[in-house]
Amino acid sequence: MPTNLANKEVRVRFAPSPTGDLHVGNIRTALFDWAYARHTGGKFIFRIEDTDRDRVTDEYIQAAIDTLKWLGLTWDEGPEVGGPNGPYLQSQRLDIYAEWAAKFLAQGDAYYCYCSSDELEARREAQRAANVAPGYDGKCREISADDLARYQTEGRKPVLRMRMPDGSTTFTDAIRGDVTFDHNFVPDFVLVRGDGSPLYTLAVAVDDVLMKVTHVLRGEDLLSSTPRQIRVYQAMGVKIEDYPTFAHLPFVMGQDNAKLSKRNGEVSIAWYRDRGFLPEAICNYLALLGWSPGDDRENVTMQELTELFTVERVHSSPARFDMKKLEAINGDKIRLLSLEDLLARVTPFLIKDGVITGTADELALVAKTLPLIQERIATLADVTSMVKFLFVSNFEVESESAPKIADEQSQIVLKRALEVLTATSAWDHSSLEQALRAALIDEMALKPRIAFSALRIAITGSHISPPLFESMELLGRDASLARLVMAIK
RNA sequence: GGCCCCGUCGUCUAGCGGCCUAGGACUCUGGCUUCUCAAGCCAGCUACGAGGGUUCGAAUCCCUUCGGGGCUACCA
Repeated sequence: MPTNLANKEVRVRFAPSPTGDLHVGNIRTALFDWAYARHTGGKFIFRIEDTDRDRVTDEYIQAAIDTLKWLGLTWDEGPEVGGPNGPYLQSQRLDIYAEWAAKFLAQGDAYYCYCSSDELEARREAQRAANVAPGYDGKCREISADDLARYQTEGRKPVLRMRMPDGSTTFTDAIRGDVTFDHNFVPDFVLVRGDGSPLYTLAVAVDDVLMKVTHVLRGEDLLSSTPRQIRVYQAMGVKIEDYPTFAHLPFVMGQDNAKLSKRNGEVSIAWYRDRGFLPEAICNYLALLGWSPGDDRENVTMQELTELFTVERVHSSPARFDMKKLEAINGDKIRLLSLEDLLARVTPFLIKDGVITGTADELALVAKTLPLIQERIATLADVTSMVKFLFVSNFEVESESAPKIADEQSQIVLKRALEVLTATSAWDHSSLEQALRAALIDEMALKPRIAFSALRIAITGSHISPPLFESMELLGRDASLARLVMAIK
């Protein structure tokens, strides 16, 4: 890392191109950008790369903003908060790019290229056939007056191309070390489309310079575009010591070792939110993909993450996304939540699932069950199946469990339990347990596992539930007895 | 095809020449606990892609090879 950066404020940017919902790969990058900025006390800049307006939509842009907010990755400059280097949507900076493009053209760094897409494609095809690296052949670097006149009468709209000089580009990637690209394999690239709109290659470099970005942490798919970006810095007259430091993050791969896509598992962050994953769990898990604190700890808070995160500890090989581990971490985070916090987070899920409407009475009852289920759920959405039996008006035993209490043995247990409970006035869980153990275990010599299984199904409707006696207490005497009656044939 | 990146248990990782008969976590298997499911605790399975070097000594350095991935657009 260049020493001159030592005293400079670190400025990191996250610059997605929202052509869809942000996915876990994007977010992992955003997280590292954010963590590095916070670790160094620098600035986190959020920029929207929407130069490709055919693919980027306002809805996706808004979704990206909402996702970052939801995750708690707050930015210092960018959409909604503004900043001294705005605007932060590239579509609002078109005049800036046009200015630089004109400058590059005047300086001779860039030139107009009139080759049509078809011609380009045909020539690339020929190159491939001849086993030559396909790429622009430099045809329009020099155009004769005749050709130019012809193109113009044909009404061709030229693109602006950057001239790549002979030689090579070497830069030091903070994660991968020195990387060199021979310019023979970096053809002259397009800066401005035929319609006058800028391309990523132009906008990204101009903005990073103008926004005084010091560190570019991004996905490794952009590694081979770095020499082009550096070429633009040169044309802009940026001094080498002022180039940002590049750090290309390894990929996050799907479960089946293919690149992450909708095909192999859910990738959009919105999907995880709807499934009841905690933002801090997602961040914690994602932080572990390509980075580790160095010691054996894995459960880190956002605060700890910012304290511990360094680029030096990011490594270079791709990581596979593992839903099981995410779930495990999510469960850990849920168990760490205070009851108040857990209640607040769980309520929307219960309302959405139609378990409750949100009245004070309902919430009070949910609050009482939370301690029982906090360690039994891996996601917030799991609460529904755990507490549903307390709220349903037309109770019914789930179909797969119904046969399990229809047998003679179970019916005997249920009848006996009903007798005992009808005679029981105290309706707290320890009294209930005492009475039922005495009758079913001691007197009838049943195994607890057998005896209580039938009761559990009759009371909660499922063979999986919160602890039985606590469940009965919460359900209340009348409803509990009614369910036993209902279960007895 | 060319250029570039990457290669430790099934997965995420620790490891930056001796502390490694390779540690942790998730998963899985078995056990304990137990009213179910979880949680918790204990135990177990399983890895340095391969081949050459360098060195007293290599997972760690070098070379080759194999494998995976990215790029090769008027996408980003």
